[in-house]
Amino acid sequence: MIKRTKGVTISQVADAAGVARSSVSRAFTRPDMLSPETVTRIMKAAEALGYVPNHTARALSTGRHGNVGLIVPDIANPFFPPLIQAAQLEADRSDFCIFLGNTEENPKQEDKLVGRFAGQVEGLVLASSRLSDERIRAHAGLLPLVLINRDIDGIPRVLIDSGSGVREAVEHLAQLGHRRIVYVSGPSNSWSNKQRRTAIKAAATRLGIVVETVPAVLASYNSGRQAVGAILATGATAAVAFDDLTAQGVLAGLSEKRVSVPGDFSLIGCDDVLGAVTYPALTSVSNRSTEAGRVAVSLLLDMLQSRAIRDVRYVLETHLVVRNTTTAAR
Amino acid sequence: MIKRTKGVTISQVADAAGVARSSVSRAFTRPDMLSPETVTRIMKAAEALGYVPNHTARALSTGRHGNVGLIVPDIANPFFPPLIQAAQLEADRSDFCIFLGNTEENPKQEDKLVGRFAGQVEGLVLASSRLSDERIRAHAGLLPLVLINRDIDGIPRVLIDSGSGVREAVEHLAQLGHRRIVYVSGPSNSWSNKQRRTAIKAAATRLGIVVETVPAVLASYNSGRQAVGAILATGATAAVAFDDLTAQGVLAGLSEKRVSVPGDFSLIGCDDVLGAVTYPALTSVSNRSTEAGRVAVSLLLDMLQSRAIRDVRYVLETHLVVRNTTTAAR
DNA sequence: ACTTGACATGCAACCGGTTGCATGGAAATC
DNA sequence: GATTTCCATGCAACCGGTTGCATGTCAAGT
Repeated sequence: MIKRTKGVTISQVADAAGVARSSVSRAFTRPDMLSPETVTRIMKAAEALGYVPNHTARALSTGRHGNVGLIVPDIANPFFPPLIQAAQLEADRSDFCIFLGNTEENPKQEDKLVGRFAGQVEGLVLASSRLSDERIRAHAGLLPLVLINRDIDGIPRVLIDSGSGVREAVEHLAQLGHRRIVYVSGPSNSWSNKQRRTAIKAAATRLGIVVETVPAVLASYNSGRQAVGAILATGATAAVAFDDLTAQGVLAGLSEKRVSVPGDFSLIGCDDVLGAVTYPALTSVSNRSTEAGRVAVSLLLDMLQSRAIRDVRYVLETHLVVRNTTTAAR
Repeated sequence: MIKRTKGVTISQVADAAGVARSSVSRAFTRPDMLSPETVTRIMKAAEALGYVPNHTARALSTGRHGNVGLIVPDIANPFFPPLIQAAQLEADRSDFCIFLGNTEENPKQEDKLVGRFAGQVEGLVLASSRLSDERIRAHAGLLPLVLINRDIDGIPRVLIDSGSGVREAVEHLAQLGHRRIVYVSGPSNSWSNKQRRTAIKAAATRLGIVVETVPAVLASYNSGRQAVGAILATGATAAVAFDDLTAQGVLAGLSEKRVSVPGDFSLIGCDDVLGAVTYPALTSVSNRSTEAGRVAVSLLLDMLQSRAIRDVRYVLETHLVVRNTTTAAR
């Protein structure tokens, strides 16, 4: 059976070192206020007793617990893990811990999580929030908030501009001689989907090529797979998909129909989450989710330190990553 | 500019309701101790002021902060997100929050995270820990701990037995007439890898079929892809890969060499993390990571409530999920 | 020698709750 | 009507730190 050691308190250390509690506290937080000898004496005593400052007590009196929250709609979506990882790394650099929340795409759950976190974190990062603008504003009134991929005036935000990458994608296809392309769209209520479709249309118009939209119905992979019939029916020679998973579905669907990629058809994904593991390796638009996570946390920590809210709008441009699913039109 | 409301304290509510602080506290934690009228009066006052109990203060005096920690080696590994999600869901059911830690496969980082978490969580779940047995034992002495995929006597643990599924995989191949198969191995220091290789050898011997091991060198996907030459050189007609990513690499490698799957070669993955998005859809061994996450948290919460440590060893069996990458040997 | 100042340390209040015990009044018992 | 019992509530200590202010000491300044 394992016995659990009860915590050593600051008073015990103080007694052992023959000083007041406040001196022990200062030895840990502001050693410059004490004489070097006292500090070493206290440290030695603390060491001997195995003293570790109580995080909760410290948080109570200082109001800073050294935690920030990060809320994402779906951990299982490959877009988020790199973002989470980067956020954690950045927080770590300043000795902050990350509280992670997963909302399952559910605004109710998101609201609940924000409330639950509010008391234990100094600030919050909301990634691709599903909440209404009003709710977000309300929360922002209670604690420092940074948004990722959500554009609300007055609240610091980090936006990934897939438009720039998508534009490059269309230019790339145009250069290869494709005159008729398809956009395989994603969820209609998605901010990113709108952004991407708009960018494609604009670029295509400018370059004088035709673009048709094939809507997605099911979840991304299957949606892409099922869309292949409609895609081929348009007579297009290339497609840009809403995201990599959709693209992967299209790839499978084309393979089933014996349409070779890139020989007979060129395909481009978005978000580059597959890390080139498809065959052939998918040409895609980079996602910058890593930077987004890092920047968001860094912004948040800045706010915490300066106790001020600046109206920051940090935009991350994306680019086309050319691999093996695009080639010249026949 | 957004103004931040400073917290409403229990004293303010007490004043507003004309009662003592203790009564307000009881109204929230043990309303049965108060007369119903008093409770409603207090609640009304609290509501009006927008009072929310201070989590930190409560944690300090009760010693329970309602958080549990979850530490994983790599969020980006698709094995973990479902586990995390399930853990979070289970914690939520008991009004607990999850602290997530990512160690980047680094024992030092893991040690650091455990220490950092220790003060703020009531218990910890370590998934696929990279720490030594001694370190884990040491931590278990300080706070309640549950392990996932790590088998240490005396510490509650949840183990995913991929052996059972791998056995089914070999039986499946034998039934299809394969007499010579390959195991494409994973990281040599991995518990799962050892478990899988052992299970395959045992099953193969029992069924009288030959199994050779082709070692992995690089990270899973590329490793699988590069291993194809060695795999084909053995003259085997089927392979079981350490995990799905490796299998996906093998699939790509085979495709490059114009070996058709399953026509010319049968392939089975492990962990079933790809959700049937490969083409052809990969036959794989289920992973049960969702249950593992759920059970681990549930076990931990039990420990917290009963304040006792039972020597639990919870084993989850896996099974073969047959899809389209396996067929009869030529 | 006397004041002044700097510096090291201690005292005690405070952060915002929880909880064991005391108290007072009403209801129940005799 | 006096005594016991019970229940609702208040008092005050406590959780384990932090921090403004007071105090005492010693060296420098005049």
